[in-house]
Amino acid sequence: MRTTIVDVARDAGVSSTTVSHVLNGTRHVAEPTRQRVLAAVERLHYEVNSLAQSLKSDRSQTIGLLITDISNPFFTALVRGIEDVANDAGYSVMLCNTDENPDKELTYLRMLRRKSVDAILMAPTGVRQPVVDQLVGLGFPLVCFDRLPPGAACDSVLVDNVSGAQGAVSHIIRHGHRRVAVVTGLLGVGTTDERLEGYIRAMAEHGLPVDPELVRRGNSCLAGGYREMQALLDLPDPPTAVFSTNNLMTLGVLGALQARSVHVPDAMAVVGFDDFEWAAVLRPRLTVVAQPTYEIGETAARMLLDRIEGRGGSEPRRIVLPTRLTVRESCGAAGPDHSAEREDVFGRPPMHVADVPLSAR
Amino acid sequence: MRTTIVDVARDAGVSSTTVSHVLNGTRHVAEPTRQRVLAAVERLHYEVNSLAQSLKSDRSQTIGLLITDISNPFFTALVRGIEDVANDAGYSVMLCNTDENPDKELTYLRMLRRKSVDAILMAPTGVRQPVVDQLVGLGFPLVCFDRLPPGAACDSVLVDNVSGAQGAVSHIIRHGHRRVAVVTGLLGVGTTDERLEGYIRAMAEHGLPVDPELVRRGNSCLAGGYREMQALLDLPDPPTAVFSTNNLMTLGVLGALQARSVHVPDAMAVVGFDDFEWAAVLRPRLTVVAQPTYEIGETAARMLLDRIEGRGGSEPRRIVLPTRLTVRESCGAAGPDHSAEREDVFGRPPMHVADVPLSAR
DNA sequence: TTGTAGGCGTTATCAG
DNA sequence: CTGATAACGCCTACAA
Repeated sequence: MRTTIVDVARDAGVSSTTVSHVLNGTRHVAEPTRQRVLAAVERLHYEVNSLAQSLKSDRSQTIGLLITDISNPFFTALVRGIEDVANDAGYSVMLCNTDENPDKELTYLRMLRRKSVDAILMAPTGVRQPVVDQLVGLGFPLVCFDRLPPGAACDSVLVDNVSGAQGAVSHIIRHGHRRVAVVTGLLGVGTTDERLEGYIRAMAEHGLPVDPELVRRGNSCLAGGYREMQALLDLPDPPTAVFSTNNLMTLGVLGALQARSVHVPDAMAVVGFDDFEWAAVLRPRLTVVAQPTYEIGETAARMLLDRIEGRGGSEPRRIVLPTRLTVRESCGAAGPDHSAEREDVFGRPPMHVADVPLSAR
Repeated sequence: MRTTIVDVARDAGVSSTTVSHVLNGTRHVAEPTRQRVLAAVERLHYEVNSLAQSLKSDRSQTIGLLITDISNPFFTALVRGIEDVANDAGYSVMLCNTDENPDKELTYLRMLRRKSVDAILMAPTGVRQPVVDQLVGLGFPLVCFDRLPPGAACDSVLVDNVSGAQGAVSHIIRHGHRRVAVVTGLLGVGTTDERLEGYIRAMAEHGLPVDPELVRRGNSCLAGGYREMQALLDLPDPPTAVFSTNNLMTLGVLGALQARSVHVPDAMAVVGFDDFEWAAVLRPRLTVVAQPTYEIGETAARMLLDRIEGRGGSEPRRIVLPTRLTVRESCGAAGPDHSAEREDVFGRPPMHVADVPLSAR
């Protein structure tokens, strides 16, 4: 059925060894022979079989990539960064969407092992996967981004969620708000806890109490943000400002406010976590804690390539990238709109990289 | 390094044949032997090597998927439909993002062939790829969605772009607009031409002239929509309504209108192509030609599975799914908001499926 | 009920 | 300068 190197060899009147060497430039071949081989390759539309190559060489030139939500622009931006770096280095990427589902995650991890990917890049769900521990223990190249997996001491690229969230909430408070609500993401996910921690610290920093009624679980999805904002509005003493800890929930929050005709920012100030390209067309324009999404992907992919090539030492490495508060009118602040002055969200900022050994979480 | 079936066999004190049969349930094995094998598998964390399996069986249980823009929610929704169907049938999906770049497209097509994917699902760029013609000619399972590739007579799942666009523009005209602009996508892409054709037909249908100044090329991206809307506003005699032929451009259009403080829909009516989850939080709410994104993915994946299993005959198959005009306030119309009454964009509509043989484009 | 051996398509080693 | 051959890990006739 499929044309193999033997077919090409026969067609060119040489051995398969010679064809292989011509194709890989791995030893000198007389020019006329070379030409005959290339002609045969052309004529037969020959394409090497990576499966056989990989079986022989034990390297598939493929990276497995696990994300938790392909509809989230945060992840798609990040995927671009990863793909760009990986492709440049000659690797293909196998993208898998876990949908925050640990079962799917496990299934995919197994599948990737079976397919002999050379390395894995993942945004883990909140559930501990023994496979991950095991892979890390074996020294298999594996880098986590966005979140740390519970328990595994692995390489990672993260952002400083605590101080990002703390800065955002402080900003809200400095604008005179005292009843500040927070809509958090999925339970058990590191980013959720850290952003909530930032909220708590900011409240404490300004001597404000944390009212449990103002702390809502939005499950990281649009519907969750919508639902929890509704609930907040139904409180006897509703908040005057809300901090939403991921972009989909922020959209839900805005939707609920609009459905109830609550004016932003006059009747409710809103600050979200995660910026995205389309934030510019929302009215009022959203104040957000922006993450360097593309750079997270780039950085994680580079770290992974280092590991594949055996660089980076035996200690787990961690890189923490900074977030950036992008103030727009949705928080009542409405200073000058800096974002309009830049080509992209991050311009060319000096990247602050903290490189510290990983301790248990 | 890696544990193989032979390691397991040795550990269990049997032959590799027996291990293989136990794992695949392909012949009866005495219970005690079976248990010893399974114990060994467990102990050694054995996982079969798909590469070797595929090399032997000539089937990789993997589908290659090419999309043109991973940041476009239209495609990500579609990917979910594809993945759900493919995974259920035991296939993994290898997702590749061509970024509308024919070179990348070709590179990925080659890569997928080398990796021996069993089938390919693609949204082609506007450039003819001889590889595609060749694959189709060989009977290789390949289904295109969203667009047809120039020249290749292949299976496809599409929507009725012409009548969708025509309906949208007619809707605009019926609301009294006579100067209606259109912002179109990338040149050479089928969807662009068809949606433009729908615009032209609607104008003709109502006896309106097509002013070339009102026909703008927005290149299918946010920035393009922004730029062209600006240009339209700068005309001596600007339009009173605009039809944007893809979702990212629509966002750009809205951004430009807001930047210039042009009120929608009073000063400018807007209708877009493609609905998306977040349209609900935009103010004013967007009137759009909605596509059944998830179903497109499902349908395409099913068609592909049919092909893999040799079903479907030798004729190219084409399925055309209907679009649906979702009227919201951005077109001045503001009838009752139907979308709020439904769980999802498409509820459970009777799917209209036209199944006609493909003729040359 | 279990085992032996050959071959899938490549490449590396060794030989000429 | 070129070729024969073994081996990667698995499956499956065929054999016992």
